[in-house]
Amino acid sequence: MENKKSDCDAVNQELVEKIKPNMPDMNLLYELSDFFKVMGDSTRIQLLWALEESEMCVGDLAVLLNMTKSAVSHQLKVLRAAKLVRAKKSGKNVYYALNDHHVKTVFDKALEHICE
Amino acid sequence: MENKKSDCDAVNQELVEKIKPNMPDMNLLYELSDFFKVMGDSTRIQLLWALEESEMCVGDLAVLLNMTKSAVSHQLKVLRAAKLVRAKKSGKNVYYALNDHHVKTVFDKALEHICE
DNA sequence: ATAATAGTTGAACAGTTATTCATTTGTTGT
DNA sequence: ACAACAAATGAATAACTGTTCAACTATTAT
Repeated sequence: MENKKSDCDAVNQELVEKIKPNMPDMNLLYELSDFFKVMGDSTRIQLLWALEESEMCVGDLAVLLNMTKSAVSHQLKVLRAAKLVRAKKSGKNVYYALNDHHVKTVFDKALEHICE
Repeated sequence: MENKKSDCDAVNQELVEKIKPNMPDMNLLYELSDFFKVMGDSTRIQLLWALEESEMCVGDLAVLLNMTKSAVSHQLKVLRAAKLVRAKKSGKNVYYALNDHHVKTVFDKALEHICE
């Protein structure tokens, strides 16, 4: 039996019971919200947008976004953990590229909400 | 002249200068990241998912998600501020409904990334 | 070898955020 | 008018997050 945290009874118990089994697995919801958490930062959005134009090394991204290399590197690490970008070392430089063609379509759909 | 925060020079100056004018307005990027910030919480994702099934009052949402009415109400306020849901008072109850048909498509595109 | 450069990393700090708790508002039924 | 209930709210707390700073690794050039 699951422990009750709710502090009230259902008004429309029948509806609640009907919907309950349709709710997706909690793990999927966590994955979804984690994905959006990664997108929910303007620096990371900038990085993704820039990398949509062209793959680039950390220093160039730092100049483009007017940030320190360190700050950029930290955020690229987050994007890498989310498998949204991939890194490729070339000499002293590390080139980052988009790893997921779905990002652009997610942007587009989000913009439809914003620009309505 | 914009103040420089970056702590290095561009490796590929030409590329940076080519991409710079293609970067979208900062205000748009903030709107985008704010939108994703709202989606980046598992409670709010649950609420949106539930409301996709049916409009519901606060108490029923609390029972369905096993949370307190207060916690649900706080998060609904965030969703309302983001214009993702709308509220309709009916007697003692307040019924919430999705306000944006784009949410589902954003979910779907995000799931394509997650489930690849 | 040494110096210079590109990038990464960890700790620290300030700012933000989600839930809890107690209180308040508004509505219905008696 | 009063009790009961639904929902909203504000303050408080704990947990989390992004940037900075300093230190470190790895690669290249002299």
